Amino acid sequence: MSDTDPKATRTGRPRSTAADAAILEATRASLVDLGWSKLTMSDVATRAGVAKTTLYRRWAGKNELVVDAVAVLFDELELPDRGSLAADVQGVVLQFAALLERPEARTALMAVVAESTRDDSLRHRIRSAIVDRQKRLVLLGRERAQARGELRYEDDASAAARNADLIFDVIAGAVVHRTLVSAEPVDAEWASGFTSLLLLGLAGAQAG
Amino acid sequence: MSDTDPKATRTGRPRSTAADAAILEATRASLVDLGWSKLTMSDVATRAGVAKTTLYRRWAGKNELVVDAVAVLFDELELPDRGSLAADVQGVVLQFAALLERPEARTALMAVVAESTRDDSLRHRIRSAIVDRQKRLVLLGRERAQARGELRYEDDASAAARNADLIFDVIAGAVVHRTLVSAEPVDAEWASGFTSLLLLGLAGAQAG
DNA sequence: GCAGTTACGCTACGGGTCGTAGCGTAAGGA
DNA sequence: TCCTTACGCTACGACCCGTAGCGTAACTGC
Repeated sequence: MSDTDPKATRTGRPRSTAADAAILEATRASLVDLGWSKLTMSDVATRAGVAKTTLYRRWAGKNELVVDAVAVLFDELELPDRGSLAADVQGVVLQFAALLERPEARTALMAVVAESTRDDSLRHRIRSAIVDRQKRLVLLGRERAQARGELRYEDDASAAARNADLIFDVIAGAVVHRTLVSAEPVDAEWASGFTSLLLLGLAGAQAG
Repeated sequence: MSDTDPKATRTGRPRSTAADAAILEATRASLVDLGWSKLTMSDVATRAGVAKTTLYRRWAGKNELVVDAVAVLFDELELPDRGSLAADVQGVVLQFAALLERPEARTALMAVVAESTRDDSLRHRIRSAIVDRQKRLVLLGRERAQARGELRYEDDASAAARNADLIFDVIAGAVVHRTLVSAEPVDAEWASGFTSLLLLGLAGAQAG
């Protein structure tokens, strides 16, 4: 979560875990109220009841702080087994969409991605803190579909990985683009249309 | 381009169109060198050889300026007829991807979209300046496919519009996500895999 | 207990950007 | 020539950044 992880027991006063929680909570609150561009470190410190220097002792700057603050939202993602691949895909889509309805996520996600185009370490942080958490759901859905016999197990491991990457980019990309660029709601109707398009494509790929 | 358009002839000294061009050019150069977050109005003004006040006379702020500066890149988008829907889709994908290779576009696009989540007027500006220019290609590709008989003409106009919106979000979203979030290249191989997935989905929708 | 070590709150600071006001000058139109 | 608008320039208060320095708080090992 923070930059340094206190492996084993260290000497000296330990870092306040309560401060960690308060800071991340304050960051989300500030994102809701002010949005990414007007969020300042001073404001977060004030909201958290913490000195500004304490923030800089744990995070290099606004980018890293916001990534960690938003990352916990992606821990809530779950994918109950709905019995079919179609229902599971629709579930994933609606989960992503629900997350993007939250103003903290809306304003922060694209902003940190934009920053990451010029900052490799930030990009890796986003990947492990956010993207991988999303991707879990896609991989889980595939496993279930294979167990059900809806998708076949692939022989070539690297080809399977490429395929999963493709499907993940299609699902996540479409939902994000619909929500943030087109600024149209991802409701049940859209999710249904998207799901059938994707599944027909996958079915065709299985056949061909 | 600027905020006010001089409809009809106005009295007084006209705005320098050379300054317009110099400012937008300087903005793109600054995006390349500094990136979105470190780009400042003062820097752009200096690069353009223009007073800072001149920028504020034409654009409300950094957001609007960058949108206009990047928008012209999307005018270069073209879609030569490659003879089949599959080839045309692949063409669109590679066009989008090539645009996102440019550092000005990479750093600016996601940033202004992030800003637009809290600024409706900015969102509309992005739509008309950027998104609609992309969407043209998708609509053009559909028309050609219909003329070739690869896709059937749809009766319900609103359903057709929803469908085009869906396909646009899928294509643009997938390419953007692949490029900026997954940070993997959109090469011919990926484009080919994506295209076949999409087309199989469309083919299935035509049949079902 | 006592020293050693690390975290915290607080204050203060130089450096930078923002967006605007005010002024004199330049470039067109009636 | 008068009127109107645009331009360059300077200066300004407000704000945020990221860091340094200090005294104090909390926890560990002896």
